[in-house]
Amino acid sequence: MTADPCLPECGVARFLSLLEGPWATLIVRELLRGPHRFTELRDGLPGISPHTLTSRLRQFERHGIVIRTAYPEIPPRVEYRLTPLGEGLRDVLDAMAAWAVTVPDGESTVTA
Amino acid sequence: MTADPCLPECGVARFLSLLEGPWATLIVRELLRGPHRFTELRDGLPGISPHTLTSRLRQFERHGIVIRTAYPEIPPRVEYRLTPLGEGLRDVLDAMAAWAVTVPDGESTVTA
DNA sequence: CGGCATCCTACGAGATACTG
DNA sequence: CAGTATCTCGTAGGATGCCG
Repeated sequence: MTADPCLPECGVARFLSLLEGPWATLIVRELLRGPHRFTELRDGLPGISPHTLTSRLRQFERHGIVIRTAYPEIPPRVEYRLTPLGEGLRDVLDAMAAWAVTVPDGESTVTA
Repeated sequence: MTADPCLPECGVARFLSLLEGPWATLIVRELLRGPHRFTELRDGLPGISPHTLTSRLRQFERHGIVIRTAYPEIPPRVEYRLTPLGEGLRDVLDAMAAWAVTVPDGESTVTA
């Protein structure tokens, strides 16, 4: 990729530049179910490392897709919530899921 | 990622496992405009290397998203065309583009 | 609990060169 | 024209450990 500093003109490319890695979209999927705490997100995403989760979450914050709210309590509690912009991703995720059901099973990895 | 051998249950995850890298989706975008030859695809995707293009195209073939047709002519001509399954991705790409227009400009990279 | 710092790996991708 | 082969690189992501 050319690593364009500004957002690309093409809408698809713009989407891609904001939801880079494979985990990014999955995190949004979890957040679409409502606000989540850090550990709740980690539980809902088997295999993700806290490093990756933090990294994606911070990027989403910068892009205005999620809002991070820290409650100064003991024990500390932090809540991640989608912004209206982030909520708009629901249509995209729905489209992905709708398409996925049309994919025949077992044709990935060796068809053998 | 856990690198599950089978397609994930979650539709979103299934989509993600088939359209891995950032170029993958962009290639589909080009193909949605109709059948393309190798060089046409390369021209429409500034910055992509033949290696990457071939790699993604081959994967799409394996997953039944595109059909590769080689015409035994001189000079050789190869055409890549979306299968009905691949055509179904149009809704997803449309959703991405529709969402992207709601993203405010200039908030990516340093807000400064 | 909710991170952050550091180190390391895996893989998509770029560059270059060569072939049917 | 349409690739293939090799090598290197960038970056998402994993592992581990520590801190407020």
